[in-house]
Formats: sequence, C-alpha cells, structure tokens
Amino acid sequence: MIQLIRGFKDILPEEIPVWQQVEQTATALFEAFGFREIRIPVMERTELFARSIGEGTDIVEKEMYTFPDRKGDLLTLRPEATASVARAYIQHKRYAVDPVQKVYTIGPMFRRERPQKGRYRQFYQINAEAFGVASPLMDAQIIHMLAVLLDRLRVTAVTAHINSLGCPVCRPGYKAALCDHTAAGVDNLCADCKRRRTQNPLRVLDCKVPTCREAVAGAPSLLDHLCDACRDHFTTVTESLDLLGVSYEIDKQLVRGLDYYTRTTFELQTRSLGAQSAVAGGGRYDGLVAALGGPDTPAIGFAIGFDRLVEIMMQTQPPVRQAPDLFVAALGDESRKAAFSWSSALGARGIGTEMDLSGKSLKGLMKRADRLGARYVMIVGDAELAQQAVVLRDMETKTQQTLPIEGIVDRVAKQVRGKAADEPGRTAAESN
RNA sequence: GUGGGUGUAGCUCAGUUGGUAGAGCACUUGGUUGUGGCCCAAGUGGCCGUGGGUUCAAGUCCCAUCACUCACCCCA
Repeated sequence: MIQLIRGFKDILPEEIPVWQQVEQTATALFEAFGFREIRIPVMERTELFARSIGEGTDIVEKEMYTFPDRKGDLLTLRPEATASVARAYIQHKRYAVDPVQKVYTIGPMFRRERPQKGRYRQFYQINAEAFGVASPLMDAQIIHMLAVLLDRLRVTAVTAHINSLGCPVCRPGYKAALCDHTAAGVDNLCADCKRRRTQNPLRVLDCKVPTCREAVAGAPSLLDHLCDACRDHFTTVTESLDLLGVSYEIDKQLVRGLDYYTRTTFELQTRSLGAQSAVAGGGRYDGLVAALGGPDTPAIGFAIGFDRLVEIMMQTQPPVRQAPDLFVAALGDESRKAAFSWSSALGARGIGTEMDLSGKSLKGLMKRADRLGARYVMIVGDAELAQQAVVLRDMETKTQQTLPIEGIVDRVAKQVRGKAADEPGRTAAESN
C-alpha cells in the first residue's frame, strides 16, 4: 500500500475544528490590527530563498526541496513565507500604493529535516509582516498581538523571549568581540561550534552542548555592543512592551537561523512540546527588501508554528467528533424513499442531518444514531407511514413525539432549530 | 546527516526456552431490554512492516531495508 511521504501528515476530520479555531481567531485578530491577507505561491525560484535566507544557513544548505523543472529552472518549495511576501511587495510595487503594507498569510512550508515531535517536513505557518514602519512601536505591537492571540487561544505556558541582533553598523564589531572571547576555549567547543566560531559566531551562543555553554558563559553581550541607534530602538521596544502590559524575558542568547534579521528578534517558547520549544518566532529585517532589489524599506514580521500551536491545544482540548442534529432512521423500502427526500430537504436547510442508507434493523439504526451522537432521531417505519405519521425522539431527554407527515420538514426543522438556538455552543460547532 | 526506542487484527496490546497466531475495544448478526446505551451468544477481520539468511521448523534468532517515534542538529 502506498503511504504518505515521511515527515508529511494527514490532518483528519477530528482535528479540523482546532485548526479552524486557531485560523479564525488569528485572522480575526490580525484583521483588527490592520493586517490583510495575502496569498502567495508555494514554489519560488531557488534564488529568492538563497538570497534572502542566506547562503550559509542550514535551511538553504541542506533542507530545501529544490529541483529543476522541465525547462531547467531551479525551483524550491518554500521553506518559509517572508521571502515570498517581500518579493510580492517589490514585484507589485506595493510601496507605491502605500509604503506601509501589513499583511498575513497562512499555508504550508517545506523543509527536509528529520521529523520529530512538533517538527514536520510539510508544516504550516501563519505569517504576519509589516513593511514600511521603522518605529520600534511596531515591534512592540506585533509582539503584543502575538501575546493576545495565545491568550485568546488559552495557551498559557508560553514566554516571550526578546533580543536585539544589532544592525550592519554594530554587528561586525560584536562578532569580532565574540570571536575573541571564545578563542581562549576553542578546544572545549563542539565540532560544530569550532566551525561556527569564525563563520557565524552568533550561532555559538545558542548551542546546547554543555561545554559550549560554559565557553560562552562570560561572553560579551550583543546588547552591550549595540550602536546608539540600535540601543535606542531596543529600549523603546521594551518600554512599549511594559506599556502594553506584555511580559517578556530579555534573552541574550536568542539568535535567528535566517540571515536577514536585524535588531529586534523574538521567540515565544513553551516547554510542552519536548525539544521543539518555539511556537512562534520573528523579528525585524530592515535590509531584506533592499537586498531583494526593492527600495530601502524597514520591515518586521513573525511566523507562528501552526502545527505546534494545534498540538499544544490538543493536549488540553482533546478532539471532539462533530455530531449531527438529526439522525433519520427509516425501516422498509417505502419509508426509506420518503425519509430520504425529507432528510435531503432538511440538509438543504442547514440542519445537520445524517441518514443510514443501508437498510439496517431498528436496533442497528439506533446504535448508529447513538454513536454519531445525534440529538434527535426521526423514526420512519412503513407502519407509521401508513398512518401518515413519524416519530421524533429526543435522545437527550429520552422523550418522543409523533408528528403528522403533513409539513414534516417544517415541523422537524422548527423543533431541531428551536433546541439548537438554546445551545449556542452546539450550533456553532455543527452548522456549516 | 547522527544516535536511542518501536513495528503482531481498524484501535490498545499479549505471544512463554524457535513448532505456521491471541485478548480487550470496535464492527456485523442474533438474543434480552418499552426503539439506542447494560448484559449474553455467535461471526467478520492478521503474507506477525518488507526482503534476505540460519533451521526439519521463525512473530520468536541474525543481517539489511523501510516506516513510526524520541533526542542531537535546526527551527516555527
């Protein structure tokens, strides 16, 4: 039998309500903050990612799904969304329409990593990006928005970590200082860090190997090496977060895996997903648009790990099977014909209706109705039909009534709707 | 890419020192029940992940491979 690709997964019907809840909550909130949806393709020219994410990063070096198409163009399944959104911003000259563009997008990303808890090769992200705003207030607002979202979703065990990566003015100086600091203990560094020390010294900071942690323990902090402009920016971010009542931790070790980040970076971390602690992450990338050939444009954005968020929520809210409002149980050929047309009519009216078409016994039908969790069961037998009546049973109160066939669809619809109106939760979950 | 754990019915799992498979749940049917839930009975359903090897004989031992899973790594 053909199985799905490693690291890919099916999202089954039982899980969908949680996904929809996350998606709806997020989009409603983002819209309220002035973000608009943008939909971008899942494939781009490889060059876009190589240039934006950075040639030396793990993502570009060994995790992308890249292949030549039939004409030989190198294409890549997107490993992240920001590059595409920036590309669209430039390509459609959105800055001419309005230099400030706030957009969000939802969709699958692809990275060929070894699958693990909370880590898939096709995973979903919700991204939000704000172009054209240099103010640190925007940084704070975006982090605030993220905190509000998690709060709305009742995801609690999450803390916001923030840091500043500086800018092209101050970062080189810091890298040199860090390189000097670790020079003394080079021999104690892990093999990876020995390489990183010179190639990408910042990466040594978040290595988890104990000896490496020791080596960087007394390392100079990037925050102490910020230029005046970056320091002011960061100070305003933290002050604004205080103003907005967002709690956070300054995490000097927080480094991003994508080269385009500058200044503010942040990550929302949880302990409930094993080693995959990041639920959302992002930061400022003031140089990206220019690097991709657009006008010099400040920007900031983040990505939420949709799958991870859903998994955290599943831990507290186990998946629920959605129940129909009404189950139609027909006994006998004549009854089935009549009941079939009624159930179709009820479905067309938006009543959650389920009917067994297979000709089971009454016991079998009732069992099925019970398993589906239907609130009402309409029983139509040939005998009742002869008397121009059907039985409507309320499974919850265990009461039932006999209804005349005349105008039966209206009667049943009214009855079921009436009940549903008393139970808003039920209606919301079941109506489509 | 590296390491650990796992792979037997739809699901959760048993399977003893190697002798060609079991339970519970689910499903189907029947009985009982005031037309479902409880109970009783019967039944359907497994190339024991795949391919090799050892053996008279392999779910059971060996090798390989694939998949799942956790961790490293990386990141959301």
